[in-house]
Amino acid sequence: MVSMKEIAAICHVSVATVSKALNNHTDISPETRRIIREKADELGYFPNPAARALKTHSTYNIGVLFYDEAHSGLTHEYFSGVLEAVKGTAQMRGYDITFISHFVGGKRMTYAQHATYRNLDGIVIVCAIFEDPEVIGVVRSGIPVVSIDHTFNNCSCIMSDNVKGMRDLVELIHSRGHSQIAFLHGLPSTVTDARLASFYKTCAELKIQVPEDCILECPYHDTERANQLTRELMLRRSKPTCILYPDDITAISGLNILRELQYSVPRDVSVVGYDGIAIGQAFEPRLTTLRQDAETMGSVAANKLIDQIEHPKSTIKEIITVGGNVLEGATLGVHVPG
Amino acid sequence: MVSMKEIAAICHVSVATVSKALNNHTDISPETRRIIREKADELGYFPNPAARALKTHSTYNIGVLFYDEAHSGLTHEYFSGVLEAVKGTAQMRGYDITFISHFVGGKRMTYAQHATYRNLDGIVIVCAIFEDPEVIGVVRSGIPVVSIDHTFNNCSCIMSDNVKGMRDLVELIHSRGHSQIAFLHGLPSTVTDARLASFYKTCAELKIQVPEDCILECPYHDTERANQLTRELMLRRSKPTCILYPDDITAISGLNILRELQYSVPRDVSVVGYDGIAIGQAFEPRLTTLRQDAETMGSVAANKLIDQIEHPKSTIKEIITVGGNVLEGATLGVHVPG
DNA sequence: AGAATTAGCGAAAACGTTTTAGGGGAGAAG
DNA sequence: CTTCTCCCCTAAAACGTTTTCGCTAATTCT
Repeated sequence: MVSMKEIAAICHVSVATVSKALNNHTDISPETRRIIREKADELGYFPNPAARALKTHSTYNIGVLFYDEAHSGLTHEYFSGVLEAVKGTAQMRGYDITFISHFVGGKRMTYAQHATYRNLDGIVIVCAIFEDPEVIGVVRSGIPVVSIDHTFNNCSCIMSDNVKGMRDLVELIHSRGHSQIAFLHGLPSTVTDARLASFYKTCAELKIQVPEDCILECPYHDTERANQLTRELMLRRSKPTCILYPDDITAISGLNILRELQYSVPRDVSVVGYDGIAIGQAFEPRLTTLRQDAETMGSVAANKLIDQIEHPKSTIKEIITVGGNVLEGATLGVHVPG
Repeated sequence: MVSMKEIAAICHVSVATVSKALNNHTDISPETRRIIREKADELGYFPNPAARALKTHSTYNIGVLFYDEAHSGLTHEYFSGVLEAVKGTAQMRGYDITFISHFVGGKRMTYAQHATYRNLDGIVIVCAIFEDPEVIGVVRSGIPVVSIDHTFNNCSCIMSDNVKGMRDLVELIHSRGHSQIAFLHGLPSTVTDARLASFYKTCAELKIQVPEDCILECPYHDTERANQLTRELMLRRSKPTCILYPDDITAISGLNILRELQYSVPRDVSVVGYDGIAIGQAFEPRLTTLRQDAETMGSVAANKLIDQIEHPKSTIKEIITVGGNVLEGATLGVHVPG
């Protein structure tokens, strides 16, 4: 690896001058700056990140907090889509990404310790247990943080627009003649709460009756529970004409259970999901769902974080909502009353 | 952050002594070593990785090469399962992981340059274009490398046992009475070639006729192509009684197309996938498939790599195959000839 | 012309570690 | 008593940057 010392020798200047030339300091003449930069490019010089980190505590490394207890985070298509976009955008801007964990050198440490240990320039919280004291610790650590789908105090947040998403879905369902909607929602969280509130509000606006026993809790991706609830719903005297699942995975599972039970989808009952994962659109009938724009979310998050790292003063902390699109497939049919 | 200097001051020894005590050098008396270690633990000392990297060029950081042109790598359940396991195992052993890319500081560099730039201790090639000169460059760079599902010269490799996997599937299919099997295989690669060879070999052993026009190429995860081929197959005079897809995604897609075409699965035709992704097992009828053990693969890969990093002499380079399990679901039925 | 300012550059310290070479002291051998 | 070993430890250099301070020479001002 070529170092500043070699460049300095070749250009007959001191190491200090090379450093300043490459870092755009003002006390270097344009001429020497040009010469030094040309030589540096020619030799393929890159600053040694270890040496730089030692002096400046900046590493061009951003941490990603990406944890879920089931260790299925990476296989969750929405989150991994976000991660992929964070990764791509960060790399384009010259940052590498590192996963934050609890261990280093065989010893347990907190997330915040890990982040300072590695001198991470900033952190994107993609998926985590937001109430975990350790996660809170990260937010309080002073390292710039951007979070996805959860608002923390005093840091920017990229939110999928769950309010609009749910409204769009309900409006679509309503426009297809449905008034008996069952809503299976995930466990309480920022996301679930927003969707739930939006569901109630939109139904109220559209004058859709919402019996309490049609609002059921079903953890995200819990196909067992979704199947069970689906069976229960279809055993009732007054069956729903449309079932809204917490996500596409449970929706696909529900769809297949309904067929198993000899119901025709969408003739007998309509099925709607949430997320817009690929497999849901890959076969017929395509799933009606709301596609969350994971790419935009991840990319906006990375850009926001890096702005904050590079211009801490002039970057305002804000909540940015990213909208999704309704994908209408044949699992949602027209309901003819009576 | 507490440094060696502070520990040295407290223990009334020199910084060099602290370093040697913590690194198990022999020229430190057991007594002083004990004292120093106790103090270090008490103060929560961790060596500064930047300073250490500057001197030793080792970072306790391993790189992951994880690229695919469609930027869907992270959303590929098998690969992301492997990645998750690599990440978990590496972290347990004190290593962080970093994605290797083409960019740093806005400039393009090769994978190998990136890896040396960041002083990565080793690299796991999880998913990449193995013929890419840049990837070859990584293997040749001298940095320890372990690859998944592709054998490179002079480096360890973790292979999913595609030969056994395919044999198990074909034997199962045969035992259910099928003799007209259509095999949709992926684009040529180490993996595809192994499966294809195993398919032919097993069919020969079981005396299953394999007409050439029943062996069709269908890129992995290409549901469009899978659907098209499925339609074509079912228009033939002599239809297959079982279709073997390149992966679960295309299998699920094919399954639904078949239903769309009013075929009953498995009564009219059986469907078999490969991979064992979660969604395939989450609804009825469950997909018959071969579950690849992504967790074991990733974890073995990480352990092998770290062994190689820490004991370069005594770690032998080898090809380790990891077997999978047949998952038999109701998409494979018994075929009654005639 | 002399004084004051400024532009351009370099010397050296510092970041926190590892490692080499060597030194002091105690005990053993002569 | 001197010399040789050996044990335990330290001083100092080195890794590759960044940054502070100061210096020289050139330019501007009085």
